[in-house]
Amino acid sequence: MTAARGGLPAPRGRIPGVRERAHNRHGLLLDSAARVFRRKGYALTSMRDIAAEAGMTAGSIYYHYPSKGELLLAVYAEGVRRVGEACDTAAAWPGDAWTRLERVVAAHLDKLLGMQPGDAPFAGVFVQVQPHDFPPEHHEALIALRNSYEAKFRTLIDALPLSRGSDRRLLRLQLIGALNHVPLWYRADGPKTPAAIARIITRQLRRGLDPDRTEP
Amino acid sequence: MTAARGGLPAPRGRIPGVRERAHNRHGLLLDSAARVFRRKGYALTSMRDIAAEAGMTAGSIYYHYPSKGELLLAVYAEGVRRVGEACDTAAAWPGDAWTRLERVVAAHLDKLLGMQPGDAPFAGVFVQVQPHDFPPEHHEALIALRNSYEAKFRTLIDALPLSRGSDRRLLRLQLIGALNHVPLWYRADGPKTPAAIARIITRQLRRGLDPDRTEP
Amino acid sequence: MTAARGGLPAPRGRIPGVRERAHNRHGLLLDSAARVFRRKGYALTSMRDIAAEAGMTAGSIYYHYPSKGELLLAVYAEGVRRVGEACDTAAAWPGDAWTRLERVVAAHLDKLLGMQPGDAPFAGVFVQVQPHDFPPEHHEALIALRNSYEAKFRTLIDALPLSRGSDRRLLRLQLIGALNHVPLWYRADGPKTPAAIARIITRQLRRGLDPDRTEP
Amino acid sequence: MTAARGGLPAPRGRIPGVRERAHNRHGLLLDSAARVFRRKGYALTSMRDIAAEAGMTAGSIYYHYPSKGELLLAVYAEGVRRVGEACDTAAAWPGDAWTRLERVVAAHLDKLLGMQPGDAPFAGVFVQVQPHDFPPEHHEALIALRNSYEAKFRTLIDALPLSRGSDRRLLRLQLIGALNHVPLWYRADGPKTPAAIARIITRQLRRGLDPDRTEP
DNA sequence: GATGAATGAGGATTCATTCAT
DNA sequence: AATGAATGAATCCTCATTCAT
Repeated sequence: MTAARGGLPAPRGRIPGVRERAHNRHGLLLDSAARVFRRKGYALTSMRDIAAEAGMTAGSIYYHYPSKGELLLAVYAEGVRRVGEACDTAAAWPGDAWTRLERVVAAHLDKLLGMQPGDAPFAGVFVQVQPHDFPPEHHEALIALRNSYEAKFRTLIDALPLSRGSDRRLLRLQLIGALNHVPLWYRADGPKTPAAIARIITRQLRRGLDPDRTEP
Repeated sequence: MTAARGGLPAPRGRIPGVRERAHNRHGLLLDSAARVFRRKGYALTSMRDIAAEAGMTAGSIYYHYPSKGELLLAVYAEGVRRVGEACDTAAAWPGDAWTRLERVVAAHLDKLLGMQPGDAPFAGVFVQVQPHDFPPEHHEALIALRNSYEAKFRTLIDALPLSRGSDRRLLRLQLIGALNHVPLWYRADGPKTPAAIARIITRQLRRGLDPDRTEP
Repeated sequence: MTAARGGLPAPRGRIPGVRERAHNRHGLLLDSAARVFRRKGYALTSMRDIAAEAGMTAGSIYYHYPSKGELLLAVYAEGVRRVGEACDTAAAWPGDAWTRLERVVAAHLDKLLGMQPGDAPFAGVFVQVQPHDFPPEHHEALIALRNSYEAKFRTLIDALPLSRGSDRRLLRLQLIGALNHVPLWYRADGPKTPAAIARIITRQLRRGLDPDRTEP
Repeated sequence: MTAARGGLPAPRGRIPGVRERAHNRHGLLLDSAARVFRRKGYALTSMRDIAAEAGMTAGSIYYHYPSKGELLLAVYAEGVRRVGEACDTAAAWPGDAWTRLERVVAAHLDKLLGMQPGDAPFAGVFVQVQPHDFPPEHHEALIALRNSYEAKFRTLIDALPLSRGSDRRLLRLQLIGALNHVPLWYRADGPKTPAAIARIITRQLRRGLDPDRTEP
C-alpha cells in the first residue's frame, strides 16, 4: 500500500527498519483520510475524525499536511493514480477496442466500489467529494486531476470504430456519468458483480436497445 | 409547511393582504435558499448567506423552517416537484415511447441546467447536494424524494420496446447517471442545446454505436 | 462613557430605553477590551479574556467586531480620540506657548496613566501595544492613528519661540519618547503627580540644565 | 548557560574541534534568535522561526535553552552586556561630564539602531520586546537586567554639574525614554547620523530651548 | 413576522515542548 | 548534538440556533 504511493512526494532511499515506521504512518494517514472522506464527505469530516481513524491527534496531522484541503487533494491524487493504474493495466490486455473498453470499465468500477478488501477507498472519494465542497484555491488542481483521469477514456473511445455521426465526446461524458453514478445505487449484496455491470453497460452502448435494429 | 407548496398545484385564490405577503416571503425564502444551495452546496452555505439573499436576518428564517436541514429538504422537495411536473407535461405529448423518452430527457435537462431565466435552480440542487452532506436524520426522506423522481423514468422505460435480454433497470440507472452528470460539464455558451444533448443521448442508447451492426 | 464614543460608527438617534441596553453593551465591550489589552498586551490577550471581562462569551464578541485585530484597532482609535480631546481642551486655555505645552503634556500624561478612576485605560494601550504585535493588514491604519495623535504636538511645538538652530522635529520626538516612557516607571504612590512631572519635563526642556548658562 | 556569555569577556583560547563547533552553534543560535525577536517581537516569533534562521530544527533549540522565555532572556542579557560594554568604552574617554554623556548617548544609539553591519541586533530587542510580552516568571529577571543597564546613565548624570533644583532622576528617565523611542522613527537613509542625534539631544537638554535665556 | 443580540459547541490551525533514536 | 515525529493545550473564529422584544 505504502510502496505504491507513487506520484506523491514520498521520501526515498531510506534506511529500512526504524525509519520505515515513519513512512508507514504517512501512508496510514492517507489511508485513514481516504476512509473518512469517503464515508462522510469533505465538509462533514473533521481533522479530529481523521486523526482518530489514524490513531493520532488532530495536531499531528499538520506535521504531514499543511491543511485539510491539501490532505484531501493528496487523497484525491492518490485516487486518480490508482484508478489510472488499474485502467492502464486493463487496457494493456490484448483485444479489440470494445473489449478493452469493457475491461477498463470493469476495472474502473472495481476501484470505485472499493472491491479489494484491504484497499482504502481512494477512488470512492471522487464520487463523494464534489469540487464545490472545498477551498477555492484547490479547484484548479482538482479539476486538473479529474481531467487527467478522464483522459484515459478519451483515448479508449477514440479507438472505437463508430458508426458515422456518432458523438464521441458525448459518449465519453455519458459513460463517465453512468459509471460515477454506480456507487450511489450499487449494493455489494446485489445480484450483479462490477464486471457484469461493466459488460451490460458497454454492450448496451455498443449494440443499442432498439429491437427494430436487430431485424432490418 | 412543505405541504403548502407540495405535490399540489400552486395555491390560488387566496385572501389578499397579510396572508398573501406571508406567502410571498415564504416563496422568496425558498427561492433564495435554492439559489445559494445550488451555488455553494449545503455545507458551505450558512443561514446568514440565505438570509442575505432573501433580504432578511438569519434568525427570521426560523420562523419559517425549524432548521437548515429541513429547509434544504423543502428545497429538494420543490425541486422534485418541479422536475416531475415538467416531465409529466413532456410525457403527456403524443408520440411513441422513444420519442416521449427523448422529450422527457430534454425537459429534465432543461430544469437541471436552469434554462428558464426567472426560475430558481431548484433542480440544480440535486446535482450539488449529495445525501451525505447533511444530517442523517433526513437521509431517508431525501432518498424517498429521489426515488419518487426516478420513478418517472421507470414508467417511461418500461414502456420502451427493447430487444430481448436488455436490462431495463440498468438502462434507467445508466441514463440517470448520464443526465445528472451533464451539469458538471455543460457550458451555456457551448454548441449544444439541452434538447440537442437529449436527442443524441437517447439516439445513441437506442441505435447503439457499433457500425458493424448496421451492415449485418 | 458611551455617549462620548464619538468617532466610532455608533448607532444614532435611537429610541431611549430598551434599545439603549444594546448600545451600552457595545461600550462595555470596548471598555473591557481596553482594560485587558492594557494589562496583558495584544498577543497575550485572548478573546476569552476579553469576553470574561465583559461578561459574555468569546463568540459573542464577533457580533460586534469582526476580528481581534479590528477590536484592538477600535480601542486604539478610541484612545487616540480621547487623548486628542483632552489635549485640545488643554491647549484651548489661554497662556503663552510654553504654558500651553505644559498643560497639554499634563493632560496627556493624565490620560496615559489612567488617572481618572472610572475611565478605561484606552490611552494606556498605546504604550502597551507595539505595531509589530498585530496583524500586518492593520499596520497602516495603526500608524495613521499614531500620526494623527502626534500631529497635535507638532502644532504646539511649532508655536514655541525657540533659540536659533533648535531642531523642532527632534524636540517633538524627544518629548513624545519621554512621555510614552513615563507609564513604564510611574508609580501612583510615588511622590510626583502627573502635573508635577509635566511641569518639570517642560521646564527642563525650556531652560536647560547647565548652570553655566545662567552666568554668561 | 547564560553565564558562558555573560558579563565576562568572550571566551578565548578554546580547545579546537568539537567543543569549538558547539560554541559556534551556540553563538549562532543566539544571534539568530536576536534577529528574529528584533524583527517580529516575542509573541509573534515561533521557535520554528528561530530554528529556521539558525538552520536547525525547533527541537534542537531545547538542547541549548530550556524554553522560549529563557532564550529571550539570554538574548536580552547579551543585549544589556553589549550596550553596557559600548557605553563603558565611550565613558572612559577623557572629557567633561557633558561630553562624556554625549558620547555615551551616541554609543547607545549606535547599538540600538544596529549600525554595525555584522552585528546581530541584540540591543534592538529592548525596544521590540516589552516586559509584558512574556511569561511572568521572567519579569523580575528582565527588570533587573533593564535596571543594570539604566544604572550606567545614573552614574553619568550624577556627574553632571546641574543648576539648582534640577531633577536628576527625571532627567535620566526623560533621556532614556527619548533614546528608546529613536528606533521607532529613525530611518537609516535619513539626514541625521546617530552621532548627530546624540549631539542635538544632549545639547538641547543642556542649553534649553528658550531664546529668552540666551539674551539676558 | 421579524430582528438584534447572544450563545455554545465545534472547527481548523498553531505552537511550545517532549522524546526516542 | 540534532532531528523527525508527535502531542495537547490553547487560539481565533464560524455558525446553527434561541429568544426577548
